[in-house]
Amino acid sequence: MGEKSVQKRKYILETARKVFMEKGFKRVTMKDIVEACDISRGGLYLYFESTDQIFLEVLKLESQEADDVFSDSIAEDATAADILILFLKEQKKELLRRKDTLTQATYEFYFEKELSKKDNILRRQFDSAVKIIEKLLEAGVESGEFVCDDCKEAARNVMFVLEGLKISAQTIGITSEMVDREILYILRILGADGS
Amino acid sequence: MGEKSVQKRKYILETARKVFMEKGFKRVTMKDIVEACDISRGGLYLYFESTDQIFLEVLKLESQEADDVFSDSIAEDATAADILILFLKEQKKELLRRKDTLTQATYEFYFEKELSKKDNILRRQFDSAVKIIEKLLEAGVESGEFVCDDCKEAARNVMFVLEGLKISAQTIGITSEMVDREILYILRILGADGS
Amino acid sequence: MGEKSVQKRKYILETARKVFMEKGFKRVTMKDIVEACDISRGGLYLYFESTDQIFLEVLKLESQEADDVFSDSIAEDATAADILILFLKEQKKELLRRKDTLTQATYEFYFEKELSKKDNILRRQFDSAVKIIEKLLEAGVESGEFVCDDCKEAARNVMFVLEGLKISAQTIGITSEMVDREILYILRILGADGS
Amino acid sequence: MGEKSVQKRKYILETARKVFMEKGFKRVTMKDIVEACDISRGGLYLYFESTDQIFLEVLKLESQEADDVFSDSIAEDATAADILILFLKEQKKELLRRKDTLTQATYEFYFEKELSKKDNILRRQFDSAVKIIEKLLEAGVESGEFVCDDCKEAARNVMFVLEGLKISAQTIGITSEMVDREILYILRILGADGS
DNA sequence: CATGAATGAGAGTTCATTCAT
DNA sequence: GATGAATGAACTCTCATTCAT
Repeated sequence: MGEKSVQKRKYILETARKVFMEKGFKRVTMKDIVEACDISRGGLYLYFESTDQIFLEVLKLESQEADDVFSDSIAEDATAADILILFLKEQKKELLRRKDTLTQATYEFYFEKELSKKDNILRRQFDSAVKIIEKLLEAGVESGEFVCDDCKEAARNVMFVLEGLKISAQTIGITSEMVDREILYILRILGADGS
Repeated sequence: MGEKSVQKRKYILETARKVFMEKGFKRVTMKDIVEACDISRGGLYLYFESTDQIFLEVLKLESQEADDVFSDSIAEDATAADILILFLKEQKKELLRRKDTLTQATYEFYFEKELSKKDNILRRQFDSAVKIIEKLLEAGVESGEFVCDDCKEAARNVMFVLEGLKISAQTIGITSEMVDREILYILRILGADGS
Repeated sequence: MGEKSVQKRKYILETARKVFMEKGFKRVTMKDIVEACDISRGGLYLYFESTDQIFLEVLKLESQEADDVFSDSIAEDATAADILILFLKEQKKELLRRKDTLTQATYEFYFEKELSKKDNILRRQFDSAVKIIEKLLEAGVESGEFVCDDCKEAARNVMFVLEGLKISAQTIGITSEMVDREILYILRILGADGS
Repeated sequence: MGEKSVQKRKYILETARKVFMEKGFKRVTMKDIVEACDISRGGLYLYFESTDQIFLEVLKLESQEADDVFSDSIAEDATAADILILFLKEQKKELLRRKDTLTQATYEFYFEKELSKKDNILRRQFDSAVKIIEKLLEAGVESGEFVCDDCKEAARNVMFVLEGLKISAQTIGITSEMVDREILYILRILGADGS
């Protein structure tokens, strides 16, 4: 595949991403993507063979960029609590964006895949997030910012709360205040007051 | 609609329920339900006009029964902690059933509805669950079983953790041990040890 | 068929007549009639076996009543010109009612029947109208009100103009003034000034 | 849409035209047209989205061709009376073809459209025909071939008679002689003898 | 007589996917 | 590589008609 094809591939993925954000996963058809990209029906098939494949690649790009963004925005002299709070604030922002997010599409996508295929991305993201939070908590414990018996367990709990908020944002609706309350609750448990 | 059709209505809903459990919401067509029920195409339309309507009614039945089951299984002399633990165990059982559950279908269903229409069932269930847990915690605080500053907040947190577990069970997969760990974590925070 | 059945038959025909006036012929289904009559599906089939049959019977009733109405409204001392003008005015009224008329339904009905079956009603009505107008013209000639070489031919022409107006009212739309102009034109040709 | 599809579009319209001539408008389904054209179900939808649209386009083609045919067949040295008679003969030919005509379909089509949308084609055709006849009559008056007080009114009357004949041909049936009689009557009124 | 549940044929419509150009 | 016309399967929905009660 030449230079040109790589570019077109990327263009398609970026356009498809917007479509998935708008309509979720299931409702998106090859036709939708073809139309959004303004390319020919057959043309799309030269690059991808199904919405499944396209979505997976979109997700891959997404997770790469997510890592970058996160590490970029950490100040040099940030404390563990600072970083955790920053992370939670980021999550909150994403939660509340609701429709401008791949969240829904991602859930829909993994709903219909067998678990065997699931550990690919979503699970890896979850696990790596747990690990990062765990390190953060341990660092915080050392510096006296946090208190926790079992930091791994606490980290997992944080992630489940976030997952709970995320899905709730898509299904029952959630306000900024509700997220704030949860964040404060988490921080209080960890012995930090979130100020 | 006479006696007979009430029965058939119920039969259709029960059969459709199984279909939704198997395939989620989006992938289910009227044709699927027709075939599962072994009735005629037009016959189904005599009772329901869309998968939306059918699903909503399935959900209604479901939530009624859920209430019944829960209140049935509470022992006369149960303490607050007993009841909470029972509740969490129930949730765990449901979580781990994964595919034999309406969870996925419910999420899919509410994904495509506007939030305005969402407070109907899912939100109501969430809120009422929060209230019940809150009462439980307050009772537990009084009896010395639990400790919590703000029981309402703690109750909400419990629900979000459960939601997080529920969605994770559908997407990244979850083991019995993972659920147990979360339950223990919750109980520890509440000052109970879950033994 | 007992007393009761005759009454119900009539009720169905009267109700169906309204339906045909509203929707024409082709768009009317047995279901429409069943619903308009508020009777059971099977019930309708006890009396009629198709919309065709129902419409034909509606038409029969209609043509009987039409005759009655016309002869009723003729004054004792009316001249030929008076009667012709009265007739044309009646036709005008009906033309302009447009949707509240069986005209459209009748056309639609006869469109799909073979000509062999057509001389039943519509043709008979046309012919008898021609004859009546012919007699009228002949009487008018005798009394010096009208002038015509061939009264039969003139009568036919009047009827075709009326048919032309009738169909135009249904298709391209027609105003009261347009009808008036045609009526005046006809009367002028017949040597009457329509005053 | 390239060169090729223009051809196919035309092919579909021509085939559909035959179908409409045979079955009228209402009874024609997309399936009928698909089968007549021997193309795939989806294929038709590539070009047209409804029988309504197809019919309207058939009608457009038809009216274009009608204009051509008429102007083609006028001799260089034809008098006003010659042309009018030619026009009436053309109309007669079409009248008597009855089933091989779009007349019925056209009526059916406009029956179910609102008047607002009707002035599109049918009304325009009517009006322009009136104008042409009017010019013809005025030319004929000047050359001494015709006599008429109000040529516009006379032209309108001619058109309504023709409409009357047209609809009668479809509903009660009409013979060649009947049309001839009406043509002669019209010409006599206009002071020409139609020889 | 009357009911209305049930059937199944058939119309409309949309898309994934292929393939000649 | 790229196009977009074409196909056909799959779905939704509506009714005429029947038939057990």
